[in-house]
This record gives sequence, C-alpha cells and structure tokens, in this order.
Amino acid sequence: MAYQNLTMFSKACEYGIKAIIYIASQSMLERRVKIGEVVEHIDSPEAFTAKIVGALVKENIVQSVTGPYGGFYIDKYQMGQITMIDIVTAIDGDSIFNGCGLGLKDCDAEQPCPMHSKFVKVRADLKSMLNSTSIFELAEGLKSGKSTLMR
Amino acid sequence: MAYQNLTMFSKACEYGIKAIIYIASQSMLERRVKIGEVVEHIDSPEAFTAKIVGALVKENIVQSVTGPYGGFYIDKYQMGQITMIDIVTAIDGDSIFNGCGLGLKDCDAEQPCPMHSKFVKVRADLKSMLNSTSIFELAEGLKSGKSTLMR
DNA sequence: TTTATTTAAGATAAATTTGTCTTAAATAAA
DNA sequence: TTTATTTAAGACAAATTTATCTTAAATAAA
Repeated sequence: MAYQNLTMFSKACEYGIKAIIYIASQSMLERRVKIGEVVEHIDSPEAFTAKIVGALVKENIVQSVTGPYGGFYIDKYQMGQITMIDIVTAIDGDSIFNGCGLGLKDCDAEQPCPMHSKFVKVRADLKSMLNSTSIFELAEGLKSGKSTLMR
Repeated sequence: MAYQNLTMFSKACEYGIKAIIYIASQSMLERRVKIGEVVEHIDSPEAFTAKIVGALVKENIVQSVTGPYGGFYIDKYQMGQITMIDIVTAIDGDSIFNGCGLGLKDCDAEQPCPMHSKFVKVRADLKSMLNSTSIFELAEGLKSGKSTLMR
C-alpha cells in the first residue's frame, strides 16, 4: 500500500484554497489577478487551477472579469465573511466532516459504526476550525509575510 | 466539483479497518475466518479486500493460514496492542496527520503555510485518537452489539 | 470594427485508486 | 499421492481524480 492522496483535502481543494488566499491577498491591494499570476505564486497547474477557480466563481465566492485587464478578485465586503468551510464544501463537499469515518451510508449515535464516537470530536473540531477561519485572516498572514504558499 | 473520495480515509483503508475489526471480533471467540466470511460481514469487494488484508498480514498485524480450515486471525496477545494508527499508517501512510494541509512539501512552524497553526490541533487530536483506539476495544463494541459494520 | 487578451466550457489524456481475474503456493483430508 | 480448499501474488480492467488542450465568449483598446 502507501497511497498519495491521503492528505486532508483533494488536490483540487488544495489548489483552490491556495488560489483564493493569493487572490484575496491581492484584492486587499485593489489588484485583480490573472490566472497565470495566481499559479506562479501558488505553484499549481494552470488549466486545472483555472477550472477550480472557475467553479468558485460560479459559487459566487470569487468574482471574475474577462478580457484585457480582466482577472479574478474577491469582493472587499465579502472577504471577511468567506471562510474555509465555504471553499472546502464547494470543492470537496461535506463528507469529510459529515460522512461516516468508515464509509457506512447510515451511521449515527443510535446505530453507530465502531469508530463513531471516536470521530465525533475530531470532526466537530475540524468543522469548527474551518468555520471560524476567514479568507481575510489567511490572506493577511500571507501579505504580511508571516506565512507562505510556496515551498 | 463535488468529489467522492473525500472522506477521512481511502476506500482501501476503510475496508482494511472494517476487516480487522471483524477478524478481531471472531478471534476473541477463537475463530479463524475466511475472506468470504469477512466481506459478507463488512459489505466490501472480496478480491480488493483480500489484497488489503494481505498487506496487513505482511505488516504482521494479521495472521493467516492457507489451505482448508485456513483463514485470518489476530494474535490474542497482540490484539490489545494494535491501534488504529498502525492500520491507517500501514495502508494510507502518515500524510493525513503529518503532511501539510495545503500540500506544501515543506511546512513547519518556522515557515508555515497560511493554515499551519489552524491544523496543528486538529491533526494532533486525530493522531492521538487513532493512537489510543485499540482494535480490541472496537471489536468488543461490535461483538457486544453496541456498534455495527453493515448499514 | 478589428484585434488582442482574458475567462468559460468542454473534450481529451494521464495518473491514481478501486476493483476483478487468473495462476501459484500452501495445507489438510481422503 | 491426489484432491479440494484457502491465501498469495500479480496481471488486467474500470472508475475517479488530476491535468492538458482547444475553441468559444466577453471585453478593452486601437
């Protein structure tokens, strides 16, 4: 065994999160950014990332403008309201914090899988963390140099 | 978007965990079980599950006997020592609790990704939960009827 | 209006994970 | 020793995710 894709999120989600954080950091400076600039700063495949960001545009999390001088940006007034849970849910769905840890279709406190009670806290904590983490906050960390998207 | 495989673990890992719990519950009754019996009780594809359980045999987590009256079992004296972290690590590796949440190759407190500090607790809690959950405990829950593997 | 630039959308391809099938090896019983 | 049963191992196939490529649509400037 020994799989690749068993990080917390899918690649699509990782790219989406990183893209949003970069776009947000530039929106704070009133800059719209093209997809080429985004992927240069987050080290991700351009076409795939474009598709993911496009999905977030449809979800109204990101705004876009086509044509010359176009690009992506995040609405100033929206930025503080958007949290990680919106992005993860839009891309990966909610199964990571709502689904059964062992994949049972039906699993609840009444008829639990053997791991059910063990997962309750872990998942609630993950959900609450995603819920309370705003894009604004993450983008500020990046802009100020406290964090990085490239390593 | 909206992906399938974004539960906590891979399908391989889900099947492996369920198989181990069932095998353990029968080992408590001094019963060896054939793979056909295992998959009937955990609702998983037989050949795929056999391959995964086979990998756990190589890791010395499960014991096996070939031929008539053969099958799988878990050593009585080992059972209390085996925890979820052994199984998850054997199948999915450790990236879910050791890797960067945003997929950076290098990410630590010194040069963190924007989510780093947010993930620290969630991952530590997940790791400690897996570490402290023994197969014995899970198998007892199943055997006593408190939990189920089929729904 | 024409051209250049950029996102949008969808077809296609590659890689990985999930799943099946076939043959070999081991073992117990007849 | 032969046969039947079971796991072991590896080839093969299907499904899903990841990634690329091509064409369309939108928009700004010349």
